[in-house]
Amino acid sequence: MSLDINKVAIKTSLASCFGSTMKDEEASAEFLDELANKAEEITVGSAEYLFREKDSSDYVYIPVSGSIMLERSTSTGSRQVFAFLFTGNLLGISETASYSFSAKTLTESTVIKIHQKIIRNVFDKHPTVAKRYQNVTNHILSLILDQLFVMGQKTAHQRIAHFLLDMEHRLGHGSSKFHLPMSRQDIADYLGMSLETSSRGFSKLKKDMLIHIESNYQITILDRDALFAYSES
Amino acid sequence: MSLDINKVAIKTSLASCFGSTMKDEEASAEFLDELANKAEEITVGSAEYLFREKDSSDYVYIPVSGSIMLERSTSTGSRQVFAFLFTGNLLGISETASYSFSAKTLTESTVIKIHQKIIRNVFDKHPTVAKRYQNVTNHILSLILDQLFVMGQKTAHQRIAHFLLDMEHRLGHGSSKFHLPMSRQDIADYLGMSLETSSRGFSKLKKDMLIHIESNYQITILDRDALFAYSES
DNA sequence: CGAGCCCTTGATGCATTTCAACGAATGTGG
DNA sequence: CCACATTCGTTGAAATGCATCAAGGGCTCG
Repeated sequence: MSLDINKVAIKTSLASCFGSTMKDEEASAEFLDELANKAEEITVGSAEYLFREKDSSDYVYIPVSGSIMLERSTSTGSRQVFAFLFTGNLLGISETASYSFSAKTLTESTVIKIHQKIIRNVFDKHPTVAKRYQNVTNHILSLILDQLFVMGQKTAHQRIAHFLLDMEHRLGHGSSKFHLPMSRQDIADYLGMSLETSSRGFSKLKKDMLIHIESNYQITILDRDALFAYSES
Repeated sequence: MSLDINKVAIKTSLASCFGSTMKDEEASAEFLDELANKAEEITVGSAEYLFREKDSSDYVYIPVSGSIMLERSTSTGSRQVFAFLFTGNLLGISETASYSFSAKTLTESTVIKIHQKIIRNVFDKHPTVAKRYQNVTNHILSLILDQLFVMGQKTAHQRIAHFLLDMEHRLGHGSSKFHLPMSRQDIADYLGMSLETSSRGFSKLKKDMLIHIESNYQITILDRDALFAYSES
C-alpha cells in the first residue's frame, strides 16, 4: 500500500531530525509512529510560500527535498534573508502565536508538515523528546549567533567566501562541486549587501582562482584552504 | 536571619524570570523553593568576566542588578557584542558543553547563579517549567533575529537611532531619560561599526535635536517619533 | 593638578552602493 | 526554428558611506 510506504519514509526523515541521539529506543519508536501517522507530506512548486510572516504558526515543517529560504521584508521593499534550509533541517517550532518570518521555496520542494498540537502532545507524553528538541533550538540559536558574528565582522567579499564554504559543507556532500539553489540577489539579502557587490564577490574569487564558476549556479571550490584563509583574514 | 531574606529575594527574582505566567500555582511555588534554596547570589566588580567563551557551561545566571555584555572576540583582536543584559534577563542555559561567548560585567553587578544540574533536575520534575523555559529560549531567538535584521538593513546612523530607542525602552522605566552603562566602543562592536562612527552617530542625532546628551552616558530622547521615523527610513 | 582614558572632530582613502549599460540564459509565440 | 521579451548576472563609472589615521578636548581619579 503506497500510504504505508509513505509513512515509512516520513518516519525515516523524522528519525534523522529528531531521534538520532535517542537512547531510549522504545520511546523513540513510539513517538515516531505517532508523529508519522499524523504527518502529511506535501510538495510545493518553486518560489511559493509555505507560510508568511504573521501567519498563525500552526505547523512545523521538515524539508525532505528542495530548498527553502527564510526571509523578512520591510514596508520599503528591502529584505533580509535569515537562513537557507535544505533536507533534514527543521522549521517552524515556536511557542509564539505567529511566525516572525516568511518561508519561501527556492526550488520545488517536498516537506513533511505536522500540526503544532501534535508536536506539543508528543512533547507532553515524551519529555525526552522535548529535551531533545531543546537541543535543536539551542543549535539554531548558536547558528544565528555565528551569522550575527559574520555580519558584524567581515567585509563583503569575505562574507561571500565564508558563505561559499558553508554551502560547500551543506550542499557538496563531500565534493567540492555543488549547485547553489539561490540567486545572487538572495545571497546579497542574506549577507547584507547589494546584488552587485555579491556578484563582484563571485567575480573576484573566480579571478583569484579560488573558485570555478560554470552556469552561474554551479560552483567548484578550487582551493579551500586559501578560501578559508581569505574569509578569516 | 539574613540568609532567609536573601532566599526570599532570590525567589522573587526567579519568579519574575521564570514563573510570571505559570498557571499551576502550587507546582510553581515548589520549584521556586527548590531553585532558591540551591541558588547563590554573588556580586562581581565592574569589567569582570562571569565566564568566558569555551568555559564549560556549568551555570545559569540571572542579573539582579547591574549590566552585563555578551561578546565574542577574534584572534585578530576584533570583537562582536551579541547582547546587553539588565535586571531580569536570563543567561547561560544551553545544552552545549561550553559557552559560545563570554559574559562581561559593564558595571558592578549582582547575579543569581544556579548550577545547570539543578535546573535540569527541576525541568525533569516539573515539565511545565521546562515548557515555560522553552518560551524564554524562543523569545531570545526572536530577539537575535531582530538584531540580525537590523544589522543587515540599516545604515550606521539608523542603527544608532534604533539602539537608543531600544535602550530607552529597557533602561528608561517609562522616562525618556536614561543612563547608558556601555561605552561608545561597546556600542560600536554591538552594531558592527567603528568607534568613530558610533560617536558621529550620537553627534548627528544631537545636532538634529532628536536626543540630548549630558555627560556622555546620560541620554534624553527629545523626539521619539522623529527618532523612530529616522531609524526606519 | 597632572595623567590617562574616553569621546569628539577633521581629513583622507577605501569599500560599498547606486546608476547605468550590456550580455547571457530562458521562455514564448509566430 | 527564429525573433522577441524577460529575467538574471556582470561590469564600469560616479557618488556616498564608512573606516582609518591623526589631533585635540573633556572628564575622572589619583
